[in-house]
Amino acid sequence: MLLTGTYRRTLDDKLRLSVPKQLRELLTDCNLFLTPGTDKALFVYTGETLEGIGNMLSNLSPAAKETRAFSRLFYAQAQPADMDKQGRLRLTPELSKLASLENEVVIVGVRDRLEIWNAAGWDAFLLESQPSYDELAEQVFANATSDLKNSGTKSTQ
Amino acid sequence: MLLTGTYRRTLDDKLRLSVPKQLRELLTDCNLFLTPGTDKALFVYTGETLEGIGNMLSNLSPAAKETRAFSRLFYAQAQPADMDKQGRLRLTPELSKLASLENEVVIVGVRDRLEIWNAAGWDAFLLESQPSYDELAEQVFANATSDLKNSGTKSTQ
DNA sequence: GGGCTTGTGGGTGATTGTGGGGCGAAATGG
DNA sequence: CCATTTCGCCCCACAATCACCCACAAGCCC
Repeated sequence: MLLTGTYRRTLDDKLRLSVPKQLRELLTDCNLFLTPGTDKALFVYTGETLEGIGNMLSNLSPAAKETRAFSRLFYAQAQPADMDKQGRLRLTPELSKLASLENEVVIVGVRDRLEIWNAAGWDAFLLESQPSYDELAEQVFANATSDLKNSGTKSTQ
Repeated sequence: MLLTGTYRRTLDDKLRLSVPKQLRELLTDCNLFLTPGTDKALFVYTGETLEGIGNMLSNLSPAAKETRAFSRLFYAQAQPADMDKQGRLRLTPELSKLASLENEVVIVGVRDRLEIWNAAGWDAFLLESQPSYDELAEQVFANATSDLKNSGTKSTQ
């Protein structure tokens, strides 16, 4: 399952968000979870991926106070999110507030998760980050060569 | 079984607390235990998880005075908590007092347990902890990509 | 351009949370 | 051992929320 693409959507006043057909088909039979993410976006993970993160969290100095607080925050704010029969997710007021989601929203596929952005926020991010794309790409692909040697099958994309 | 989410509830004057449907369904056929938790919250564990904690406790320098004292406190204050036919837990006055539970209450899913918070206390925790969420998240999610590759099959929790 | 597919919005019935009353069981005191 | 009281569980009723359904609009492909 590889999630990609950018989709502009509207969030109606019932806080429903329709997932694009292309993504919807990739996510059938996955139980999904909405979580706060980074950069004021919301993330949508599959249960499977979320468990991976959970395992990683519990390996990560589990005694530390901050880790406990973070675990609590992370799980507490992760809402199970099933799609309705028309393929729409329902957001909670808390989460939509966290990400400043109003009417215009962007759904982005990022490998194993979806990200939900305030449309203006996404545009700003693009404007800000696009110029540095080339140098970022150079760094990433420079490292990639060594990685690719190790992990035989890798589909570029 | 992955417990997540935040649910605001009211605790009626009979000290009954209705477990949200979504969580209730995950907890059918688990015998539950109410225990005092950390940060002035109550925890709800399944019997299974509680046994795990018991095992951990007994592996943990069982002779140490603090361990014994803690075990005693922990087990003494843990009580079986069955849901009634409408899916409500009944709290004891002692436990509700421990967690300063009045009318407004928050139920939080944290991986393998539920936490029951005084609503105001939870809001305070959020306000206090939310700011550190972003930096922790960055660390976690930065590591996540590489770790997730390796942890393909991850067992059991 | 026409028909089909997909996104958007709103109304409504069903489900779930909330509170209270009553009955039966257990506990306590005589 | 019996009577009285207390406590817990079940049931019912109301209120609020949610999810399904339908209808329309907008692309897209043929």
